[in-house]
Amino acid sequence: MQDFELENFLPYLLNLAAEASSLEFKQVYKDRYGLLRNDWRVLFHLGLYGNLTSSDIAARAKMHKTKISRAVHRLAERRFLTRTRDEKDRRLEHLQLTKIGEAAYRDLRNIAKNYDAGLVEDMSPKEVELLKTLLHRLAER
Amino acid sequence: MQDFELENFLPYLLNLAAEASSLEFKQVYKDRYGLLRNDWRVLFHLGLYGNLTSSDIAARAKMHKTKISRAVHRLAERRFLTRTRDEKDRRLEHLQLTKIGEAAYRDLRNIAKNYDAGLVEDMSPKEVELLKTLLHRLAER
DNA sequence: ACGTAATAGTTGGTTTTGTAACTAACAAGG
DNA sequence: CCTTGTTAGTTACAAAACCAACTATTACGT
Repeated sequence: MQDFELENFLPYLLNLAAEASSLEFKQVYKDRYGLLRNDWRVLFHLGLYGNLTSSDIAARAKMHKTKISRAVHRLAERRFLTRTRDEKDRRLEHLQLTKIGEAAYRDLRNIAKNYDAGLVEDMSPKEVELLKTLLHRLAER
Repeated sequence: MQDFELENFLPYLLNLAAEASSLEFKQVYKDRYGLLRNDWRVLFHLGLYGNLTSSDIAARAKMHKTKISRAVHRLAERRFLTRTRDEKDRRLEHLQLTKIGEAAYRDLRNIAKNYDAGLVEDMSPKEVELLKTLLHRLAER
């Protein structure tokens, strides 16, 4: 019964891999733009999908609304996005990237693409595909 | 140049998978034993490898020493481990699980094993092996 | 030996996160 | 309309993580 290997315990291994593979990218968005993890996630959602509300982002990104509230606050402070109330339903707030936010997003997106390519450069296309499929399945629970 | 998919950005996807796959296990060690993530990691290292010092754990687990210091403190408070000074080098402290700690470890280890099996139950052995190999490679950077 | 550097582990102060309670606005049934 | 319930988003307080400085002890070069 002593045949348990911590390094092969999936939640543990996934955490190690996630942390290690996020490190370098984190340095970029943190050092270059002063962003936190939740900030760049919100930034990317707006960059990718355009005008959204906080709830839209919460649904898409599966992030808790308080995280989004704070990320939006920080991004607005830095003039990365604008907030405009919906006229019909005044609870809603439409978020949109400013020029500055757009520029940051595009810069980070390009870096992310290259970074991602580097992470899988020693894997075959088949391996990468399977890896992502399995990770998606695990993320879906 | 707009061909970037957030859901396939590896650091992001890995984080989602890691978080999702850790959730249920977290409930167990948290609710049943009042442990934090770092606590169970230290507990498992001691359970698996026996008598270790904080530095040993730091090296093996790649955890920062302050995290370990606090995890050890919490585990000692709950009487899950004992600390004994090394006679030769009085900076060192040898950590060892108590009966209580051992019991908690064995219980959690069994749960972890079953939980892990559940995570990969719809994958083929080949897939699981490749997944873990690739994750190890990513974690090694 | 003796001064300097290195190592083991802890502590303090600041950020971040997590959780729950809160405000404001709309919806729906009577 | 009015009460009750929902939804959008914020705020407050406690728990946890982060980073840097700290104490105590040992190692090392001269």
